[in-house]
Amino acid sequence: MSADLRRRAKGSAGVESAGPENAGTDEAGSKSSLQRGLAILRLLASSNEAGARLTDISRALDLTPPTVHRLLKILVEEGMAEADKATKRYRLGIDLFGLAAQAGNPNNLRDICRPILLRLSATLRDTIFLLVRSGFDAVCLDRSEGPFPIRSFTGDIGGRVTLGVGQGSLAIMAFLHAEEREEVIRFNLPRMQGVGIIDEVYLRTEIARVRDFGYASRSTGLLPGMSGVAVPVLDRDGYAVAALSVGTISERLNEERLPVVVDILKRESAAISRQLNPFDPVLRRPAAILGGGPA
Amino acid sequence: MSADLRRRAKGSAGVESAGPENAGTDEAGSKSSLQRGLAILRLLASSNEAGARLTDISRALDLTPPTVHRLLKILVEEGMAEADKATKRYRLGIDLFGLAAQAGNPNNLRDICRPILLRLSATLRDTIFLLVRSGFDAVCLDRSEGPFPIRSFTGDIGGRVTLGVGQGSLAIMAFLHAEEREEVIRFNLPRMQGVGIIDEVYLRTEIARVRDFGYASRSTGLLPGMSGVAVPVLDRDGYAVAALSVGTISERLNEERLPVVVDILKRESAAISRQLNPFDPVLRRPAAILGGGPA
DNA sequence: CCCATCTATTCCGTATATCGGAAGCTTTTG
DNA sequence: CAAAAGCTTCCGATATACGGAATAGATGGG
Repeated sequence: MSADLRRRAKGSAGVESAGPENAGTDEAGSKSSLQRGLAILRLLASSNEAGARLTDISRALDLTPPTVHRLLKILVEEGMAEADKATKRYRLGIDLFGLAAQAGNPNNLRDICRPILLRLSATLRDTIFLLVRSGFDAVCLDRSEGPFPIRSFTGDIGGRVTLGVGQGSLAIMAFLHAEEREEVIRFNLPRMQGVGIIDEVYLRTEIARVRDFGYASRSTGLLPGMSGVAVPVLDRDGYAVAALSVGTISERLNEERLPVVVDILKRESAAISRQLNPFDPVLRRPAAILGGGPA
Repeated sequence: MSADLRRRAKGSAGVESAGPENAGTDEAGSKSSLQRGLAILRLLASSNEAGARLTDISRALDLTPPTVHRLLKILVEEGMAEADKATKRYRLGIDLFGLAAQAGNPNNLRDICRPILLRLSATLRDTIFLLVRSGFDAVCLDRSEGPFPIRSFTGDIGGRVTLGVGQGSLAIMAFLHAEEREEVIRFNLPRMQGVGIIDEVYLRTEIARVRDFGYASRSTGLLPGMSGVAVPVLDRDGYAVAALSVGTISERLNEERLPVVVDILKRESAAISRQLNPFDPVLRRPAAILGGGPA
């Protein structure tokens, strides 16, 4: 259902990657065993919750059963995968979970934003998303469901959207460095076919609008009847590091409520920015006032 | 600070592992490149948020720089690590995040419990933990901070505690299959030195008490002034699949509030159990009532 | 109940992918 | 500006990972 959101873009600009002048090799031949192992993990992640069997993996990744068996053994030993002895099925291991808690969390953004997301979803009674940029995509770092009314079960944590599609990623895009934004537009325009935006002029108009008003809100949602509003979270230099996004049914974002929501979002976004001190990593850590683990 | 909670037990009973009659080999010599790659990921996870440099990793894992370089390159290409070109430091990649969203999530436990955790932390105004068993440890699957008063910053998501230490893991332990519990006790007693429990008799008494009353609450917390209450989350057969745990300052768990908290926890735990249908995986998925991604 | 089929696991020779020394290159430090 | 430390590339030796084949185990059908 939401598996399509999880696909990742090939490149990874702004962070690293082999660079544009790729070595030109591979694209099929000679994978390292590390790559194979990671491929297995990804496959396990995308397979249903019952898990995948050895042969399934073998076939899907075009590896021989002995190879898969050996790799899986290592993954299990390392805690990255779990084998259900009864059903002979493999799932992702809990240790991955521990890894990821630390992952993709520059500036402790997630920790900082968590209480804010909670507050927002409680106040607005809608689902709130925290998105960050990752290459040419936006990634959902966290989300907080509203207390009742509407819940959306897509856009899971870790899910990816093409940067420029959807309000959150649009808000990020609008507040990137100019050159970066150009790069993203160039790369992403072809990827946006079939999701509403095919027109560069339109996209640029939208971006300008978002920059002017400080928020993104377009009624042409990805899904009929659904709408969203999003504001960027800016660093000290005024560039986007993330976006706060509200997803709800269109009726709930009418012209009288919209400005209120935007106002609240902007206030919270500013609060986050204030906690993002790019110069002192130490201060960024929320102080451990009182210890106490899972009691 | 909480890095010690992240260490994992050697074995992984109940799930898999090479079994007790281990091949007897290794334990230092000859690591596969997959293992090395995963070791790097773990190191990145445990290094501070600034990230680790190539040489740091090289030294820490006793690998030559060229090796680390090559592995890191692969990890970056695969999205499991990110290289900050400016500072020459490596961090965990966001893709890991996407993986883990699916990991260690049997029965969608986390999705099911998320709203309940939120409700609990809002109601009780304390921090709520969701713990599951992983081998001889309990792992923190999710947590939800209370709105104000006290927040504990240890016991992070993904953190591990020895099964039997702390109320949450005690609640799980008390409701395991008898043989499994024995195995856990045997394995964990030596590991419990210095965290309060050194006496098998005392531990067994505690477990019996928890079974009788249906909740765990011991004032001898890991940290002075802190206390916790926990109830198990049971499957259809009455065995523990998880625990709900409240961590707070001792004053807030006095004899008049404790029963109230326990009551609420039990109710929510029962609600979770009801959603755990081991026979129909399809029904377990929360239905996507309305779509709508990060808008 | 036994046989046929599919899957998981072990074994082992081969070949390839991995390793690490050495050297070039870049960045930081004094 | 020189020196040191760190990062990256190259390449030959070898350890390691691969996959075919055969075994053991599970599943299902006749």
